[in-house]
Amino acid sequence: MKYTKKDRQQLLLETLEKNPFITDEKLASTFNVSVQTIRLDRMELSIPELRERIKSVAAHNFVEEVKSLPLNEIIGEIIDIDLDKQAISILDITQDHVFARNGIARGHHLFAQANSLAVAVINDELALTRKSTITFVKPVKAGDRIIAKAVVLSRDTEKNSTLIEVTSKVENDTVFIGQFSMYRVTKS
Amino acid sequence: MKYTKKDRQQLLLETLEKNPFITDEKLASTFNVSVQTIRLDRMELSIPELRERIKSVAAHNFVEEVKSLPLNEIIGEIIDIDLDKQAISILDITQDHVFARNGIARGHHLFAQANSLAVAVINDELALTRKSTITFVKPVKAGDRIIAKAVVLSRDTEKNSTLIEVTSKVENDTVFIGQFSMYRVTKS
DNA sequence: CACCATTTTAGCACTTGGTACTAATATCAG
DNA sequence: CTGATATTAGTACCAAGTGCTAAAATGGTG
Repeated sequence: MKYTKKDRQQLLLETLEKNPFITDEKLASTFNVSVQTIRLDRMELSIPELRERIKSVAAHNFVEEVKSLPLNEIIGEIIDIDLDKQAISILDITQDHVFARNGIARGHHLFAQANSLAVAVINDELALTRKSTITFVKPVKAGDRIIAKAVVLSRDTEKNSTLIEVTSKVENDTVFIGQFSMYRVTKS
Repeated sequence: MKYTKKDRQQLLLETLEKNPFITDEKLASTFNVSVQTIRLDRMELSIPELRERIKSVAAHNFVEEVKSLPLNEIIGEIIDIDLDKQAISILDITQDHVFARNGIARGHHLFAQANSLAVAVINDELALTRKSTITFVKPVKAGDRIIAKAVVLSRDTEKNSTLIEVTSKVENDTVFIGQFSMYRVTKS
């Protein structure tokens, strides 16, 4: 049974969305039309040819890969830092950060931003988290911009330990509070 | 100036490693040799042609993308779960998880695994982390396999609160302990 | 039913970025 | 100088297209 032009084109879009690695020939046989029809459809929908589709997937993710390495080091973007005193970072919450079920950001992203910031504010070669106490004050949703502020509370030189408090806010509402006890190997 | 065969092939590998999107023709002109030489080189080094290279990047990243959505939901692989009682998950630490400087895993990955597990063990629609206390007992390195075990300690039905302790080990050495106070909307 | 528009199919020349293969040159080392 | 290694050239062919022309099928409307 053949679809109408409209239905077929809709299906074509969905099919290629799911799997861009299909030749016109295979598409033609799955929709029971000629290759030329598929090509007309692609033109009307301005869908590029197989090779271009593959290339764009590859290029897109190649960029992502490059981008994810620096991101791996610090979660969130640091906008202000005064070493050993305080630091501020921003993290924009997207659909990727939230639970599908309820749209609320997963806790570990807030933790990651705060922990990254706690590490960054320490002016040292080596900084590791020793202990932390975390409170998730209020749920964060996709679209929210979290501003995290880390403040160095105290420093115990003998124990190589630094106490940092990170407070994260969304539009002046506190959403997260964390105390981090950081270990450091001080050279200074 | 022309390179020796060996040098050229080495450079070829590095060049394509950095950017797989180059045709033989461009390679030939950048190395000042003929296209045929490039093709011989590719054969000797068993480097596939441009389109295959692109395809493999695309395929790889397409899979990653698909994989990262479920992964986004749970960090680590759950290998055993007894709802509202206990659960176990595994996370293999790779180079991507560690600080470049010292090779030690960033704390938020351990937190993410533990927190994911705490969420998963709760047999409910909605589970959010309210508070947590975290201790990083011992540094974890690339290549380590973290086995996290979550145990439900207590449950306060009136407060919609559940207390969970997660202990993560690498080869029987405890590396991480976390207490999570979880919020839940119980229907049962 | 006839007619016209839309849709679908067919066919051919041409393009890119190759493979596979053969054959002719360079280049260099002993 | 000679033989081996390296490089270049050239041809036929392939996949997955584009671009174009033209024919056939289908559909709705008066």
